[in-house]
Amino acid sequence: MPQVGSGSPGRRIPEATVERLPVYQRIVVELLRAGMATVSSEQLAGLAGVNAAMVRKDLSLLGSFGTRGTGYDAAYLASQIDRALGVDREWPVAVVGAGNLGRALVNSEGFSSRGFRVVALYDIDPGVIGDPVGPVVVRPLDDLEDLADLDDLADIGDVSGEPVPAIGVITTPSSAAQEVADRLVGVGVRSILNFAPRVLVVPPHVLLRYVDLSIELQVMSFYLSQAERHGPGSIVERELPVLHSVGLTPTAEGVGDQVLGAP
Amino acid sequence: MPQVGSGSPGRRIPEATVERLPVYQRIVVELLRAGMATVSSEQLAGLAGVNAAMVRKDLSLLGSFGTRGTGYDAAYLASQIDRALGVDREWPVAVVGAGNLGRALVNSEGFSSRGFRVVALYDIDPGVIGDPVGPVVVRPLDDLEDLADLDDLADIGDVSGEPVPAIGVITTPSSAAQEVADRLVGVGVRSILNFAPRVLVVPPHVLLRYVDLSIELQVMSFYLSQAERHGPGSIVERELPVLHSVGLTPTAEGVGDQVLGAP
DNA sequence: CCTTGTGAATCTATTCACAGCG
DNA sequence: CGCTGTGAATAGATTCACAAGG
Repeated sequence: MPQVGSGSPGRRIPEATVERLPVYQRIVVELLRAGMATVSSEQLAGLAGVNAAMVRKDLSLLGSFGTRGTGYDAAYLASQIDRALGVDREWPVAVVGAGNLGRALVNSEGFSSRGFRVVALYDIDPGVIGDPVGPVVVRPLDDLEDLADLDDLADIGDVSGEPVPAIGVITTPSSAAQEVADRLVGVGVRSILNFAPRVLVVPPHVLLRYVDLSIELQVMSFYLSQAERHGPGSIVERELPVLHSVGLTPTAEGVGDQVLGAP
Repeated sequence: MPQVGSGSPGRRIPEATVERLPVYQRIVVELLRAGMATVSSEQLAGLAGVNAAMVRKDLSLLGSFGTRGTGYDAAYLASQIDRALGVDREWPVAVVGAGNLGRALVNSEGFSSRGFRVVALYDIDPGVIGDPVGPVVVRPLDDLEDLADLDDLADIGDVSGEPVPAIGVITTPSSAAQEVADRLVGVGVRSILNFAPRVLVVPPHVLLRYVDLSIELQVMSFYLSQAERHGPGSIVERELPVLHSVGLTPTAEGVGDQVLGAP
């Protein structure tokens, strides 16, 4: 049973907290931009849509750096959250699939501002190879195996002696997703974020997470239907959920077998 | 305290279950395509990365339509999940922002195949107005107020007497997000899905959900750092989380005040 | 014999409430 | 005083384990 807290205090950080940290971070940055030097748990809670006690509990897991009677120093808080999340450094990211979604991600402020540096973008379509997209140029998928030799990779302060980007992002059509995943694993990528609507199989040492952009919409659909069933006007008000998922992650065991296999 | 179950049985469906339903749905559809007529909770659980008992509990909330000794009829299961989610009909959706993300969503199979029909796509950039994107053409943002008069809207079997799309999706730069939200609310849109990295304020009767594509990556960063801290090789294996969030939803109260306001 | 459906047990997350510190 | 940090209390979600059905 591994799993220990993140930074100074040896506390274990629960998954639920990990998922709220980016939310707090974003709010703190907005508040900083608005000129505030300190934030109270009350403020953060209001903006994040959660209970103030939860904010305090979450933040206390990163260490005790609030000031009683005042709140948290916004700038310091932001840096501590980043440290806990491990985004106080640059993570090189390779994106496969230069369609609209891939391009959107490569260009997204969220990626670049949070320490995710896209070092390569691949596509199989000769028509887009060579296109400049944000900081990179679309490479032919066949070059994927050269991921380790990337120039750009050297620019990053050699992150942690990584020979290849730690993170691969798949934004291909679902038909190509498994092959791409296999090849990413083959070159040594340690974690994969899959946007293709397809269940993938990877070795157990590879961290695999899924994002399905339509799940949020489906959850919305549920609550809209709900509201209708209770008659117009009875919109579910603040009975509504606050944090929500968009993904699924299968365990390693026999996933492919089940999809493809006879008994 | 409203909130009742979704379909036949009067049971209340917990948020956690609602978020897993789209996951099951997707898997069932994949299995159907692979030619399977029935699914067991065990199979479903393996592919979704959750416990089989949880699958059964989740599905039992939609009614008891499994067959003991056999499993669930895949096609029927899919239809029941859709009904529970309220996607057994078409939801008209308006997307604002025809950048890469907006285009990706409009074209996404996930949207169209799950009953979300994009009836309008708006942008402010004259350079892209008129571009065909999937089933629609980019309209000038100034036409947003005409949302109610849309031809396409009439095509849909008048969903539920809705005068305007029930769902608005914001994929603009964050600087424009609040104004767009205000205008969507102004024309009567009842729920908004915001991809812009900005906290928004809407009246309490409007359902607002957020998606931040970088949150998943940040959660990954956390677990990668974790793994490193425990030394290479000690990758956190199946201690890893399975379902995860990408959003935040603030409560209505004084959100704007807090961001902008003096005490 | 296999798999569902579900009460009871467990585990996890959230909220309360207050002592303690700046 | 006001606000953090946190034990204790509560609520909620997950897993166990098994009775019952096809």
